[in-house]
This record gives sequence, C-alpha cells and structure tokens, in this order.
Amino acid sequence: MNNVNEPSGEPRWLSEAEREAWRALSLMQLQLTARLGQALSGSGLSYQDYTVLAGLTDDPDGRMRVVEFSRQLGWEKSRVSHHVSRMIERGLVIRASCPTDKRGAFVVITDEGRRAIEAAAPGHVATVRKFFIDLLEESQVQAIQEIADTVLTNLKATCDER
Amino acid sequence: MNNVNEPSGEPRWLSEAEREAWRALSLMQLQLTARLGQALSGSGLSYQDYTVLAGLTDDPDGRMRVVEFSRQLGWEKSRVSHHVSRMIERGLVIRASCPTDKRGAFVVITDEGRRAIEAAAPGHVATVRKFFIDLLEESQVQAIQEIADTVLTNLKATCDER
DNA sequence: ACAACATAGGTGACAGATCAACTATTCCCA
DNA sequence: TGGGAATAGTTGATCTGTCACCTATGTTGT
Repeated sequence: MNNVNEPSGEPRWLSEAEREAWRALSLMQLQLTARLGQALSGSGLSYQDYTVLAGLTDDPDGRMRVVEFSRQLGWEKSRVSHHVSRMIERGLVIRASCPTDKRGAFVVITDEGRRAIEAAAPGHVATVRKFFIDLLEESQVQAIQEIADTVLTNLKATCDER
Repeated sequence: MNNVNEPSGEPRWLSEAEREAWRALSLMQLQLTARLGQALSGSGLSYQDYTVLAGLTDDPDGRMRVVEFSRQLGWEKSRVSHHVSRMIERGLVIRASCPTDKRGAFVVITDEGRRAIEAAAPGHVATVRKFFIDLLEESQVQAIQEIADTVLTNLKATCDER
C-alpha cells in the first residue's frame, strides 16, 4: 500500500478555479450555518439542537439510535453523546435503553422538545429558503445533490485506507 | 421592516429533494474537512493552521491584516485572534503592528511557518484532489463556484437585516 | 462454549470557538 | 476642531467539540 503523502516529483497543484471553488464553498457553508444559527437564536435552539430534533421527528416514535445520529449528522459519537447530555438537561430529549441491543441507547424527543421544534420550524425553513434554496435553480439544487453524493460515496469507500 | 419569523399561514416547507441536497452538502463539508484534517495530522498542522498559513503565503510579504483574514475565512475576529495567539506560541507566525493604522495588526508568517506549509502542501493538495476535485467534472466545479457566489453575494447584501 | 475481536456508548481532560466587554484608534461632520 | 460613532483588535468566561480511554455487550470462528 503506497502512501498518499509520498513525494513524487512536482505535485499537481490546484488551478485557480479549483482552489477558488473550494474556498467559496467552505465560506458559503460557514456563513450560511452562522446565519441559520442567528435566525434560530430567538427560539432558544441552536442550529445543532435543531438538527438533532429534526432527525428525531423523522422517526414515527421520535427516537433514534446514537449510532444512527453519528452517521447521519457526521458527528463523532462522543459529540452526539455530549450534545444529547446537554439537551437532556434542558428537557428537550431523554435517553432510553434499547431492548434488542443492550449496549445501545435511544435518544427520544420529549413533548417539550417537540414544542420547541414546532415553534422554530417555520422560521427556520423560511431562512433556509431566503438565504439558500430560493436563490438557486432546480438544476443547481440537483447539481449539489449529485456532487455531494459522489464525494460521500467515495469517502465511504475509502474510510479504511487513511 | 417586517420580521422573517412572522407566522403567515402555512409555511412553504422544503421538498424532499431540497432538504436532502442541503443535508448531503453539509455532511460532505463536514466529512471532507475532517478527512483533510486527518491527512494533515502527520505534518503537525491542523486544517485551520493550514488555511491560515496558505492565506499568508498568498501575500508577497507573507502577511495579512487580521480583519482581512476575518473576511476571507469567515471567522470571527476573536477566533482569528485566539488562533493566531496559539500559532505564535508554536513559532509559525508573529504579530506586527501596522504603520498606517495604529489600531491594526498584521499576522506575518515566520520561516518556520513557511517550512511547515511547504512540507505539508503537496500531501494536502493530493488529498483535496483525491477526495474532491478529481471526482468532479469541470462543469461541476464551476457549478459550485456559481452557487457559492450567488449565496455569498446575497448574504453580504443582507448582512444588516437580521 | 469460549477466547478474541468488534461495536455501542459514555466520560474526563483538553483544544477550539463564541460571546460580551474593553481599549485604542480613526472617521465623520457640524 | 472636537466629540460622537465606527472600526481594529484583544481578552476572559463560557460553551462546544475532539481525543484517548473505559465498560458493557454482541459476534465470530474453531
């Protein structure tokens, strides 16, 4: 197995356009999530809180395994665990044990959590539209989807050979 | 001035495709930067360190105003300041005062910083290629550029009306 | 059946980011 | 020209995320 970082002549540097595209994308993501967070601030939920609660409401029972969250959000499991602990203190979710796998744990949304996300959702969606979705053509949204899928599939396929 | 979060009938929810595109994009960004960070770990630089040093080497004198970094990276100025302080302790950069504006400060790359980024750059670029650029068509890179520009322009234009 | 290994999750210490407050300068305009 | 507002930057408190490690349970191969 050969090393990615092995020096081998002059590397193929990125073109101006390639570098700029990556920079712009990173900046967009940063500013966009910052703005989404600001817009949520009145609701008492952070963007991260919102994401967790939104994940939970996707499930008919309003619960999800920690491991599943970890995959879906791309968060380390310890991050999920810490964040859930903080949300428990605020009464938004609880932990429940998993009957079929005694190692496992569910995160379950509480009534209070449900009220919080239901109150925040319309404003949040409006913000996502205003600063992102409504600025783009349908084809651009689709392009994002395709790009992200390509990149994610490749990342998953190579998660061992670091 | 009317409030974004004003309830006004049933909100226009996001379509499945729209929600999924945003989710996939966020996940991609998260996993990609995580991977770039891992790949850099052998070099003693974090992805953030690399970004700062790369910004500095863009300048012929290897220096940049804090304010400029703040804009370019999308970091809060206090984040820049704290991060620079940590990098100073490691000898990668120094602070220098600005003669034309006595409030201002330059961040200047040191020889050690230069050596560090020069050593890390080939591997980093290879990683960016492997996990991102080389997976995409030129048209896709361009699409990213256009999307990000659109969104960023709009964000800048509305930075007051929060 | 059981040893070896893998997986799920939590924990504490630490690194990194945010927020509010503060100082020092510069800008602006009356 | 002077006084208020704006801008540049730093700092400390606090919150959030990461890393290494730990326990408990599950899985697999012989």
